[in-house]
Amino acid sequence: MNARDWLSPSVRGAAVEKGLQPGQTLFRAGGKSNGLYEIVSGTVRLVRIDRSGREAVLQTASAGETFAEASLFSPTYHCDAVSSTEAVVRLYPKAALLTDLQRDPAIAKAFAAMLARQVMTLRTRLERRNIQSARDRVRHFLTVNAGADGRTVTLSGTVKDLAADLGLTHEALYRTLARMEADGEIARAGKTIRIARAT
Amino acid sequence: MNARDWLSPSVRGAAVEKGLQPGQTLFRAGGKSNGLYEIVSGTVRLVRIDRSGREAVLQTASAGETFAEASLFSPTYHCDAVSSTEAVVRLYPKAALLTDLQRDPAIAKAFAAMLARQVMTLRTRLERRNIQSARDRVRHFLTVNAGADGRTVTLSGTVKDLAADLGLTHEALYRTLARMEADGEIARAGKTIRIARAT
DNA sequence: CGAGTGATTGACTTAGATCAATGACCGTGG
DNA sequence: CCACGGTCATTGATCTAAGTCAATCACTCG
Repeated sequence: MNARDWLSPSVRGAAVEKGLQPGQTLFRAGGKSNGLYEIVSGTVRLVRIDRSGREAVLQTASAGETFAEASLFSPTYHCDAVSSTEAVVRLYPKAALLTDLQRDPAIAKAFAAMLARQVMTLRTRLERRNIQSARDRVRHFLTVNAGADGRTVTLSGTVKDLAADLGLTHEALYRTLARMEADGEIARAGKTIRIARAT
Repeated sequence: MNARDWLSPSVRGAAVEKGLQPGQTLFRAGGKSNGLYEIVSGTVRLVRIDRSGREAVLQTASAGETFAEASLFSPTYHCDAVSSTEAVVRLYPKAALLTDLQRDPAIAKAFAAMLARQVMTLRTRLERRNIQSARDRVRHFLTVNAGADGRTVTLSGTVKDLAADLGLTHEALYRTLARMEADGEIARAGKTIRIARAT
């Protein structure tokens, strides 16, 4: 998932960083696409504006994430990118990236593998959103993300972050976790959750 | 999105079709991965089973969709595939596919482009699920999927299908559409929706 | 013609969103 | 070293939009 893992050194070398003010536009739909972006810090949203001026958010990207992958294969952007916060982004120039993909099948393969993995996780997350009950969503999250022992999950972020990921308010998640713990279904210790009893 | 569009003729020629009974297992986690599957008809679900036997659905794939893309880059499967209905799947053998990707950068590029596009649409769909209100979800869907004129959307499937896509019950969607039409926000004619007035 | 499915609307219930408040922690500047 | 502002964690009370159950009508297909 991390851009550093699959990019070739030459492309990494060609990267350009850019600072953004809140509300600043990084690129606009129709503009010539420059390459792939990675967020160093802050948040950027990709939006499509309808003729009435209302914006529909296509994605919200945060530190560590990449966006505009598809623009690599298209001459122009298909949406606007606007910084939501003060932010720093890193641009991996399109030409260098494409050259690499053409030249080295191993890099192309790594790139495709990264995308395939993303597709997989995204589909799983989407599937999870189809689950109505908060408790079942948590269960889904736990069984999908359980470690090797199949029983423990260690949260990478805060509980609030998890709530956002699950598509719940943090209050709803706190309550759900509390109830699951009270019922003996899980046990919590800091950032790790142990699945105690399977329902 | 359609497998036929980017696969090389040689791989397409090497494809093997297989029929499945409802409940039949196509592959299991840990098994050697054979390649990429495309669904010809029916529905297949990818599931992960926890040690208590409960299954968590990672994906549900229907006719026309592909699955197990990521397994191309992994020696084994990471989940089980079980047919939900009577189904027919087409297997594009891994070896042939990988050979092609290695040999022809254009194919590798097309493959990566397809995946990048999928990542994009998936992220957009996920973003839509973050919207609470049914009406706003519909609005998001409409503005994102509006045709060239930015005002009309033609549904590819039934309204029920759209409801599933939006993560709503069909009843909720019918009501929302009815109210939006009553308010003059949209106009409907069969499978096409015209955005009449922007809110 | 009857079975099956989509489209649509009504009535009722509920889980989760909202609004609100509190305590624990943490870094920071004086 | 400590007070202060900020964020996370947590719980209570309330409200409402969407889910659930149910019924009807239109259509299509064999």
